Amino acid sequence: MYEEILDVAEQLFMTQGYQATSTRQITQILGVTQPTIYYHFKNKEDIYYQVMLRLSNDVEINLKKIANASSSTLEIKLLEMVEFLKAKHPFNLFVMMHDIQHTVSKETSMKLYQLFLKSYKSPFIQLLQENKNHLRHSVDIDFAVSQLFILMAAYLDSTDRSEDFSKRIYLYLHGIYQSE
Amino acid sequence: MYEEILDVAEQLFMTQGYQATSTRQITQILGVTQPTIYYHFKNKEDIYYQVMLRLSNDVEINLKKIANASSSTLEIKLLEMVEFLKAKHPFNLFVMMHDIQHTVSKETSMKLYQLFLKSYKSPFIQLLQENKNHLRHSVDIDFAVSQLFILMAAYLDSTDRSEDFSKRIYLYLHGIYQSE
DNA sequence: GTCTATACCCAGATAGAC
DNA sequence: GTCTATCTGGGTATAGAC
Repeated sequence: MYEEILDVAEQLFMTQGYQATSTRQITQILGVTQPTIYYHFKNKEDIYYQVMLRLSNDVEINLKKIANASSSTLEIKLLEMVEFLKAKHPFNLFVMMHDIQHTVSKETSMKLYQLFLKSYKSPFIQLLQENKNHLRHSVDIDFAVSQLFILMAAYLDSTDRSEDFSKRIYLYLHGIYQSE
Repeated sequence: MYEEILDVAEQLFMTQGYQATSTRQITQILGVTQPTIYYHFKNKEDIYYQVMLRLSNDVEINLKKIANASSSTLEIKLLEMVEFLKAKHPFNLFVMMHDIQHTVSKETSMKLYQLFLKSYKSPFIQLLQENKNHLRHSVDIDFAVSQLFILMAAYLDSTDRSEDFSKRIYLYLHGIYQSE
């Protein structure tokens, strides 16, 4: 049951966010009663943390695999990495971060942020570092990656499923100004 | 009391978002009981809509004033417009939009979106249109403005007050790629 | 206009039977 | 391990006294 709860919880957290997912909803899908949760987990926050722990491992491995693939341009790799995240997190990342910062305890919040840095952000930083020669000299890579995450967070929002992120990446890479 | 409720509600909605603000909290600050709300407003959604109506008027006027000021570069105007919005909406815009799309009725949601287009987005579109000669020819202005709003939404988040948005604007204008 | 009282619903969590 | 029953507390909203 422990694993089943994590499976269902992951699915719900990743589509609805933390706050919008109730323990009753999780157990209802599994056909058990709500207090069952509390035999296996300390509380709702505990479930969330265990879900994120499982997920981030998977995310880190796959992002690095894409980033290290040869025979592909920076632009295409970025696109593939974003599409992978969209499959794993088909909802608004900002809502998730807001949820996290305002509803879970400070300790959990900090541990989740460390997970994020290691599994989500660092593969992108590594990728840009390896393509430094294609970038403007003045570009701060860490800052540039944070900007990419901002754009992604909006893309991952389930509300505009149809949108093609390649246009956003292109604008991100080239800006709007006349280069000259 | 009608106006007092709107004043307090605006303050709370703009800092906490719609869902996180309760009718109890609004009336508590005013020193009246919670049902008082329902003499003046149909429901919570009604308050929100009236707040947005007042706000958007003010926003539209001020954004256009900045955009039409002479003797200033595009970059500086953008920065000033964003700073103005930050003063009015000192919280995460994405959370607001998510709240709106998932908690208010479809009709209110649509009316609020029309308000957003007219008062928030169109001043930026107008500004870019007037500076078309400085932009790459292939840039889709409407798309570019939506990208700017995504970046802004993150900036407006109260969590990173310290961040300087001028660096984000610069990256937005010039991209990360070597122009070469 | 504002109050008290209350209805209803939905959370997360605990006690104790089985 | 899972159940029933229940506690606590939050929310929006309504009825009816004053």
